[in-house]
Amino acid sequence: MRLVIAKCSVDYAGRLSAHLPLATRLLMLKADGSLLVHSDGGSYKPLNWMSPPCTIAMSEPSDEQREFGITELWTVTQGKTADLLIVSIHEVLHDSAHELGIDPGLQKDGVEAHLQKLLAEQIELLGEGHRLVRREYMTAIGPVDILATDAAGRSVAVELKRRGDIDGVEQLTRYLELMNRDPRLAPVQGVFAAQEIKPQARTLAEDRGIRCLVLDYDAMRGIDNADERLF
Amino acid sequence: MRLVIAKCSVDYAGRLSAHLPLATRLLMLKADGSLLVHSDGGSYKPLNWMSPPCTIAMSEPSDEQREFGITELWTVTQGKTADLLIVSIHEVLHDSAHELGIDPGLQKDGVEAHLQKLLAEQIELLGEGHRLVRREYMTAIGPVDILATDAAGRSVAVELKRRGDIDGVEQLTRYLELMNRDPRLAPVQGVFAAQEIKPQARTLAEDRGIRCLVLDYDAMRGIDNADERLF
DNA sequence: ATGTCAATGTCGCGA
DNA sequence: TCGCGACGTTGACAT
Repeated sequence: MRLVIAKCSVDYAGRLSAHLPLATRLLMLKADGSLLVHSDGGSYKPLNWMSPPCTIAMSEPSDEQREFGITELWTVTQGKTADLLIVSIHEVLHDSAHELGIDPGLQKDGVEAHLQKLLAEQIELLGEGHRLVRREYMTAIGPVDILATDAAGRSVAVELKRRGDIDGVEQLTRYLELMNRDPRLAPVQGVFAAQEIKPQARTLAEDRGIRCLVLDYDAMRGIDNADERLF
Repeated sequence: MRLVIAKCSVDYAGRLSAHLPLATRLLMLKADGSLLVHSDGGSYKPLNWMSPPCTIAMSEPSDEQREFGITELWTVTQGKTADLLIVSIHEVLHDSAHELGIDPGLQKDGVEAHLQKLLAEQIELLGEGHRLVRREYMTAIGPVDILATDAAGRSVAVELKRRGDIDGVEQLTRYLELMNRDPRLAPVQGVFAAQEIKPQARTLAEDRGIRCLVLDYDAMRGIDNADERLF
């Protein structure tokens, strides 16, 4: 990845026409050839960009362009759509390149968030006398979905998944290992909760002393709805 | 804007839960307090982010976290939604800060793009014998919407607007001034084309020898549709 | 590869 | 400020 801070103007011609007047911006060149033009505000969306696959050609400006203060021209083209992005650079204030390597990518879950909310509200599904400590209990290696206490006041760490696979058990195992080293929490009981738990995952979990809990999403949602109707 | 290249893991808890395993990434801190986490590929969307308004707290890791290799902790919170983003930094490979100032912002037009496409296809609307040279003809100060030639082979530069205002005439004037200094193009005739041209803009344009052309968008679209039905 | 649908959507408009 | 619709949408999942 190459990072350039430059005074530049930008023109885009494709599905629409767009122009960025002269200003100082960040130009981010990614390894796949894509280019992002970012300002110092707004949301995560760049002011302008070119998505991969695309190719960037850096060229010298014509005498005329040089007269207008342009020192460098970047022409970004996309083969498929014939989109065109032109960056007219007037002054480079910073330029650095960095080796990042491929990214393992984002792990996310949307239903998990709802399940988590529901289970936090219906915490006794874990067993009688259980009480919620907090959701997203943060540890050094990431947030544990739910931290609770059982009837005897012992810590219970819950890992929630839509589909309970071996990965989830491994994840919970790492959390438990870490949390059991914290004298304020130890001993911590693990609960692997999911709508559906694969046999392999169940075997692994139980072998490690982790309790498995199959959640009925619809029933939980139903109770949730009933509550909403009552209050 | 502060740019940090760092080996880090990232956790997000908000509408959903998400986790980024340890890897080298770009952390972009914008002036408004927002944070973007970018990898070296993919589209313009960051791997993870926190939108403004939000506040970033940098803190020292606990002994336990330090044991896991974490050297720095960034905790990003959003007041309104209680979203939480935690960046666990293991190693900083680059760190630089830059003053960008406020950005004048993007100028774009959706209907203009369609008008441009239609006029390029129906170029004789400019007058008999006119031929298209190209759309988005690039100059040092930005792209001219349409460059064409008249029946005598002379250059014609067209500025397109949905609503023809004085701004558009000024813009075209700048293009014409520049293009008329190019011996390959000069002399260049200007045409100010819009669905609707304000009297003030028409007066200014004609005073400068720029021809005004009112476009019937619906009729042009109708011809376009007819073509589509024929072929 | 293609189509459909949700999104931590974001963004811009108008009431 | 809120509601609504478009987006150079992007991204995930199903066919």
